[in-house]
Amino acid sequence: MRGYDKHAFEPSAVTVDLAVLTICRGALHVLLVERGQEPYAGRWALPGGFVRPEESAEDAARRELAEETGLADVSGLHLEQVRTYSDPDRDPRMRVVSVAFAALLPDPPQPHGGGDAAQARWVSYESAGPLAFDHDRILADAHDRVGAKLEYTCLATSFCPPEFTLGELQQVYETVWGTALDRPNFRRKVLATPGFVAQVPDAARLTGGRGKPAALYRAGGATVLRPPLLRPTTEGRPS
Amino acid sequence: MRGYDKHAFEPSAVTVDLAVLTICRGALHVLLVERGQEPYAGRWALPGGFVRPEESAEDAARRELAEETGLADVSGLHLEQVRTYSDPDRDPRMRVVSVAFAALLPDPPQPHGGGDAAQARWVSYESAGPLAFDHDRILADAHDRVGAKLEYTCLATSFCPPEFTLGELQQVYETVWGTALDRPNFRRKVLATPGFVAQVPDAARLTGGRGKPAALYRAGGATVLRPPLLRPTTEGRPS
DNA sequence: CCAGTTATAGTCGATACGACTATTAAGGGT
DNA sequence: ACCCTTAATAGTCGTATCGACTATAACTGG
Repeated sequence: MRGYDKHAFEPSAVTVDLAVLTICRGALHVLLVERGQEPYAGRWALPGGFVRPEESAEDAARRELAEETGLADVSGLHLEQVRTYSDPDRDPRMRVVSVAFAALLPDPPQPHGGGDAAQARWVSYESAGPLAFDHDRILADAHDRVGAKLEYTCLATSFCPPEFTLGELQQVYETVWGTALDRPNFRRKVLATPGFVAQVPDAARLTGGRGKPAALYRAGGATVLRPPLLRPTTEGRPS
Repeated sequence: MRGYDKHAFEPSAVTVDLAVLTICRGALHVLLVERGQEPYAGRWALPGGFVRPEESAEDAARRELAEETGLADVSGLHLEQVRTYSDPDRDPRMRVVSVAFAALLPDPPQPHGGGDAAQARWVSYESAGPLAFDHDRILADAHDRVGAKLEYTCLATSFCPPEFTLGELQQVYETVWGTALDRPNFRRKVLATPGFVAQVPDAARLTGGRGKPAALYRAGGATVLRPPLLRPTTEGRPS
């Protein structure tokens, strides 16, 4: 911050990259765009774009999110700043510093074309093959971060529509973590945490599934999960 | 990432800001530098500087850390990327995007002058008054991040010298969290976590304190703390 | 009406954790 | 030397939580 007058500096391009995550038929999906130009022409990449002079990185991320998903209102969606990638060689053309965000969507909108000409598609997380630039790493970091925050925050409700069943909430955990959870224990833990969820007064979803109708819940006011909801011990250490 | 040819972009200055934290006589301290020029002349600020064309933000942070602390070898120190601050108005002079890092030091070196002319000083975290720019927020975010990572990682050993007692380790937790911990329980938890610490074969520190000499430990190989070591429930939700 | 399916209720043992008490091994002062 | 203080270490006990599991309820589709 010091030394503006003493040291020359090389201005950089600043971009945002988005890992837009959603749960589609029981599998974690990420929104990708196909690159039309070199470098990495034909390869898939995370959506993103330049930060404009009058906006913050968060502003830019929300704008890009709206453009890419075609959603009219993205103001309620959760945007999580993951980290910033600044390797000098991460873009072969020029110096590009990129602030990465993870966005969580309740239900996947149309695989929208987006503001630009390139096509956009939902791809399952596992089959999100080698991406352009360092986007494999960014996507992995975003996934790690979201998985970790599920443990000790109420973030999971961001993947759910305004009203949801505990089964849907559990599926968020199972899908992101890639592990099965015991249903009664999950239920007990969620309900025992004050402010995690609040039951919708009346209504229970009836027609949809073919089992006993489940009660509907809304997100409660709490943001942190204390004590946390730890994923089953798989001996591996995350990140 | 798309549209290099279509959209103009305004290049930004990219800097790093460092929250260099250490524990000094039982209190958390942060390294600050006094600004000599406008804006915020005479105010204290976090050390930092521009990211050079050939280095990443991590490289720049480590270089600045060495310059400001005067330490010869900063390669073993823990550097934690906190987040990136990109509000267009955060620097009145120009557009500056700053990547913030937290650095953890075992023992505070001399309040070194640093590479630049401005003076540097260790200031206790509480009395780190209103800082320049958005550095109050950056410092608070760094503190939050470190406090949170103490809960579920073995990060605390980064505040300790290569060999330390469990009392010193406990003081790290107490100082960063600002809460007292029960000593036997802390000890039990740390020793029960495989790989958190490893006892030094012989030697017990004798001369120093005026109690029973404590056994010496080194950092173990583990990086995560499962299950986590939660801070006492104070009913308030962090961050 | 029966089989399959899903939600919900409840039990039981192992473990982790908070709050304590007790013992051990030093140093300082008189 | 002796006792008091200080700090490290050992151990106890009750409670809360968690994983694993069984049981029941409510619906759908043949």
